[in-house]
Amino acid sequence: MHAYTASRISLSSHSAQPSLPDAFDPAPLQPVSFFPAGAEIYAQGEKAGAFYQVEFGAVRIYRLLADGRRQISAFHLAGETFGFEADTTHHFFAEAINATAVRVLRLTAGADISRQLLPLALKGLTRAQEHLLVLGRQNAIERVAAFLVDMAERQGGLRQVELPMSRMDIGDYLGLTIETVSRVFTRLKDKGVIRLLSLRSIEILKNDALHCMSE
Amino acid sequence: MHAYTASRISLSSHSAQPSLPDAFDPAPLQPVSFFPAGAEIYAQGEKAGAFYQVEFGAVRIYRLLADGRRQISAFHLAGETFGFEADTTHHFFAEAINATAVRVLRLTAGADISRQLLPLALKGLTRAQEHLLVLGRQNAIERVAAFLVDMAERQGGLRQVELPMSRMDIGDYLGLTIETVSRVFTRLKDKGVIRLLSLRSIEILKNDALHCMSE
DNA sequence: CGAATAGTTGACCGATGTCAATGAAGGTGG
DNA sequence: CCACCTTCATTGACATCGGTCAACTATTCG
Repeated sequence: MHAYTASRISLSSHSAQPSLPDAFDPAPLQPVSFFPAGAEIYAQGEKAGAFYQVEFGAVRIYRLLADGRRQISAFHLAGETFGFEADTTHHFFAEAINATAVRVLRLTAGADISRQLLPLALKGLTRAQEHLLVLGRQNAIERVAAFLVDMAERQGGLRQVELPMSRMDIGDYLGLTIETVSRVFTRLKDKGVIRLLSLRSIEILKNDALHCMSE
Repeated sequence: MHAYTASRISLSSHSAQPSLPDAFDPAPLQPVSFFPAGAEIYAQGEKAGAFYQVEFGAVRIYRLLADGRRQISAFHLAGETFGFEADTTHHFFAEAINATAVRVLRLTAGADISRQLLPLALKGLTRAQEHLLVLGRQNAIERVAAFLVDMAERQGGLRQVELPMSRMDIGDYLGLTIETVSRVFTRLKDKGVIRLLSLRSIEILKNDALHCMSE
């Protein structure tokens, strides 16, 4: 149980959009906003009216309990899209993990918006439901292994995987504490499954073993 | 860790759809299939090509780990819709909990399908993400309380709540064992928060307390 | 009425959380 | 460029919540 002070740095590089034409343009001519590490992209309760595509950097989507407990429901890396909501209100917080640029895609009442958004929403739904299995039924090692496998896949399946987020972020994503995350990393390291190149960069030495552990 | 044998009863009341017109009709003129308790509606890996609306009864959506651990990602009650997927394959199992009827709505390439499906997908996404918070960061009492609050709301906010599913289903939905679910029910009963009318029917005596416990 | 299934309760154990100390890394200013 | 300080990560000792195993009870269905 740890508390957070939502650092609303919220760099006003929002400046980039001075009331745009209200049409959705598939070409990348939409405004790009920059956010420094820790900056809030949107907050729970805010009016939603756009969705976002990560240009570079990484984003965490999360929710807080009254006492400060945090659950990160998703990380979004370069190229991924987030921010669409069931109604006109954001139900989650979105923060830049590192220096991040997001392309802001304004929603219009346009008919074909849904055709573009639906596959993204369904993808997100499947991901969230798969994450439920991890949180509901897997132990600490399985969770971390599943996380690493996922991160590796999303980075092209290379041996070396970059982890843009802190141990605390990983813990809050996996429903674990930082200490447990750290201990599992150490165990995986001792077993020769991974190697820590730096705090935020690992190398997968035994891919099969890792997949096996993630069930 | 408990194992399951997927009872593929799969009543062939599928019979109700003898190759229909390939257009989506919002009026309830679609075929209805009946499933007895425990029958499979679809399985993980099956070809997906329809979505389903519960006419009566209740449905569980779940996934299994290799060793039989099960995570129920959602329950669907009368009036609710389920079964849409990100691609053409089902990623989850769907089973009737009780005797259940579902209206089968065939997907077409139609343009406005997405406009109808998008809000449902987004609703499901929000629900799944909220459930992630429960599984990742709440303890047993909070989970059960949140579950009861949710069930109550979905049944019109009445004092009396019907639980169509077994304790094991509840456990597999909340990431708990049946024993823990049972113990929490007993604690809530002893505190005077709820009253057990029967095994599958509870009365909420202290609504505020229950909401408070669910955080 | 009896058997099978589902739920409850208790005793005990273990995985993970908590608290605390130590160690490593990165940023800032001298 | 280095030293310091702050933040982040690791490690250990211990506590605790929830899981496991087992016995008992209640309910349902034939």
